[in-house]
Amino acid sequence: MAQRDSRVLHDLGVQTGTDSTSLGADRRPTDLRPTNLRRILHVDMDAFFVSVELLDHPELRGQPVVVGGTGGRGVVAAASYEARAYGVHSAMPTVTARRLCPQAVYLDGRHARYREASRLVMAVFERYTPLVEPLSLDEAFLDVTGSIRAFGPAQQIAAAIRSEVREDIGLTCSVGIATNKFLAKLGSEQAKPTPSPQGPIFGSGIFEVTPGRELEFLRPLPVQALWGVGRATLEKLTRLGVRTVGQLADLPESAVTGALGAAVGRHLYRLSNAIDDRPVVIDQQPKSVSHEETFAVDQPDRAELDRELVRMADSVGSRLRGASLSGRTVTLKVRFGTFETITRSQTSAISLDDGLAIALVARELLHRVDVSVGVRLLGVGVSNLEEGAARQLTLDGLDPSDSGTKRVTNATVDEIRARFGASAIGPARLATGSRVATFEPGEQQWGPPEGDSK
DNA sequence: TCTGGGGTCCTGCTACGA
DNA sequence: TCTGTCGTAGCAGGACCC
Repeated sequence: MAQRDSRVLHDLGVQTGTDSTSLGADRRPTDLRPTNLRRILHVDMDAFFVSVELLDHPELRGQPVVVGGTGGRGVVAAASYEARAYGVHSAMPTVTARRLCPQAVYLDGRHARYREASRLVMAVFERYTPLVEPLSLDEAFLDVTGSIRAFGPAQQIAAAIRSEVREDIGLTCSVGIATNKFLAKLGSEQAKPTPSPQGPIFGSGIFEVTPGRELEFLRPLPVQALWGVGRATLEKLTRLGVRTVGQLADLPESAVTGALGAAVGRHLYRLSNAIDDRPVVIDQQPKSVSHEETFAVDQPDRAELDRELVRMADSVGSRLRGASLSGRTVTLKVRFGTFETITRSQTSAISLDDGLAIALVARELLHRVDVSVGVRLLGVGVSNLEEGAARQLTLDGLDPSDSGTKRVTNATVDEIRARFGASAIGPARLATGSRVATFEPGEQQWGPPEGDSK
């Protein structure tokens, strides 16, 4: 319903992205409307992981295809529009997906391949503006305000990007256009193809939230359309009698912050009034780096958990060094068989980027946890990041005078991995037979693999 | 339904120093 | 020396996103 209403609004007249001022007739007395005239695009790839797989496996076109964890504890990362017609969607447990759509082809994800495709797509975006903010592998915000003089109105830029992505890479995408990021993102959702058993039914692929008509577009939408309204927040809002964005916008801000807390309440109140002045930010530095894995079978054995911890810490250290980062806070994450999840963290005076040093801290944290009930998931993360390599290593078990040697060793390990793959070398304590029991980046992304009894 | 992995941000609590 | 207050940092958990 909301979608149909907004499409009608869209048909009322698309205004091209010029610098005209058009905030007119329905400006509210409180004047909470955005007054800037930025032209922001949100570009969202259609069923990205599946579409990349279809590039490499054209024989699967037209079939329901699901990418994700294929094991008993895996989840769906992406589903083709043919599979979506059966109710399959991302984040759904794979066992549920198999029940809904047993005839689908189920594929393990290949994260490295998707990263490569993503790099090509982002390169297309950068032909039109340097202001590209990737949100994930398959979507990005583009600020094209300054590109209009060179490339024409925002709609024209959106159409050109869609066309180039399709012709150069073979993928399709949907584009939302608006005066801010939040509305552009809602716009791209409106532009998405419709699932059907015969495949995606494509529309124009571009949807503009017309400047000056943001509130008309926004107010009828269900409140969960707002960025930041998930299950818990939706429950609180439902208790307040709020079902639509308009109903939320009509509440006093104090009532919203009272119910949801200061930060979340203010954020949602502003969004419900179409206010979002966040800029498009390029080159965002990560704030944490982590690695976590769910075991195919709950693991109660502390020695085995220690080994897994070393492997994961090694991965985190390697990624930190690859990004020229190091961090002071090590966080251990443990999910028990009961699904209860705890975290334990420790902040040290020095920054770490070495897998073994990270593992030592994580292991100390793990030894304070009772694992006898069985561990379903184990994770290691490093936060409090700073640029540059760790200055020194002074943890128990490591000789601080030897930090220079350690750095050289890490550099050598990183170089070998860059040339021969992540599994070519790893901590000696993980060696099993002729191959080190580690993993390629991106493997095991959506749950333990089929038949893994680890 | 039976729940992955990698993130960010917020909140509440506690400890600690000024 | 004790008590109260304030700001800050650390920690743990939760919610949310893709």
